[in-house]
Amino acid sequence: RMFPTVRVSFSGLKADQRYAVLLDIVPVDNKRYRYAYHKSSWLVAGKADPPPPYRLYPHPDSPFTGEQLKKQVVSFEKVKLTNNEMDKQGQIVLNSMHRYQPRIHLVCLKDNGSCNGPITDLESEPHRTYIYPQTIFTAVTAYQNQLITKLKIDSNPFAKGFRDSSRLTDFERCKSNDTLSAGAYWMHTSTVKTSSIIYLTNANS
Amino acid sequence: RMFPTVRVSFSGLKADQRYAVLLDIVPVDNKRYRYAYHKSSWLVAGKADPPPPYRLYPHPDSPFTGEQLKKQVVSFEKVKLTNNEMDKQGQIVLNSMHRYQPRIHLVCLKDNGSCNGPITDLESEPHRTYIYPQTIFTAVTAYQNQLITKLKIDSNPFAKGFRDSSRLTDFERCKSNDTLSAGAYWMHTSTVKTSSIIYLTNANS
DNA sequence: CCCTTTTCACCTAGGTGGTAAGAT
DNA sequence: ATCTTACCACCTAGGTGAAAAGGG
Repeated sequence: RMFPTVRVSFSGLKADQRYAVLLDIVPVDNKRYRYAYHKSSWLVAGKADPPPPYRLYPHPDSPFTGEQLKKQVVSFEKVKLTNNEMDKQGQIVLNSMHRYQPRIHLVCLKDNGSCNGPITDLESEPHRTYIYPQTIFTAVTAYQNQLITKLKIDSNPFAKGFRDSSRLTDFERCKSNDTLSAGAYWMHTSTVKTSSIIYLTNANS
Repeated sequence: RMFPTVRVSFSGLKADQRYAVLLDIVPVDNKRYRYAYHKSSWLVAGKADPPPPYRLYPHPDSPFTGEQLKKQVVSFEKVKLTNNEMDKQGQIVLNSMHRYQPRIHLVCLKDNGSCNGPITDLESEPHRTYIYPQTIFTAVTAYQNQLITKLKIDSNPFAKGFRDSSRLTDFERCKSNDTLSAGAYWMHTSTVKTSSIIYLTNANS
């Protein structure tokens, strides 16, 4: 699961219009990275590996009315990441050790009628795309940064079992430092979890 | 949750047509029932209580293509029942001690385009309704029949904690008796579980 | 040496009927 | 006497990072 969760709120929409909200993740550059332990920093390690299949993730509660989007925050807490190119569960497939930018798409749906259909090609729909550079992260299969691990243990309810008071102190110290911009993703066999901090942001139409 | 689960398969559909599959539950008669313990049987106990709000439950994977419906069984394992008229979670609301008939609706969707919309009024859509009288049941808040309890304990994975070998013997004995037609539903605070046996059935278009 | 996969204990979240207490 | 509710122990299902094992 992607964590911290991508959360977006909207304003300035038409109340009766129906909208789809989608998330995708695109490469930031054409590079592969490696982690230099002795320097505690990321280094470029050559050209990017061949890109895995592209997946566009519609929010499970989509479509929304403009009315709904005014009131509620759209939270992508259930989106899952994987490094398994053969994934058949609709997870977003990424290359480990590459940098990524999540994007949010707001699509204006045509009819208020009763017909349905998944959105496969964004470019053929009237839409707007919102990008928040502070959500850029590096995909990994094991955390390279103890502060990331601490952040996730202390803020993800499923990791409660690993919390302890010594850790909490360290985390509280780093929490006020704002960004932890060296984000990282852990790719489990077929799961991945995010770890750059993602703020609640506004997308004015 | 409704258990045993309503499961339907379809044949004879147009592969490219898109369909919605929905479930609702309607009263069988205008009566209220009571259970006479000393007779171990149901008696009419007057006119039906005022009906609670009507709810139409779309299958969560709906809409389907005709193609999909040919291949897979449509299973309503997640539908929930309640006796709470104020329910806000979209559960189907029933009166306890009344008899009910589940129904399956197959709606032909108009466009293959990309617009969306929940079906609120069945009668305004081209559809067919399928009814299986063997799925009629009585809604209850506590089981009146030990065979029903045993059936559910032995066949619902969540009740595994109540299984024991003495019960198993009794259940195996009754299992071959086919129908247990005196179905019953247990209404928990905001949950309900079914208990008439529902067979996998075919709805030829 | 660096990265990935597997397995594990420990959690969250929520579906079971039993049981006792409450309501009519 | 009959039905309903609240709470409980016991399950399923699956999300956590740690640690060890595997791979190039």
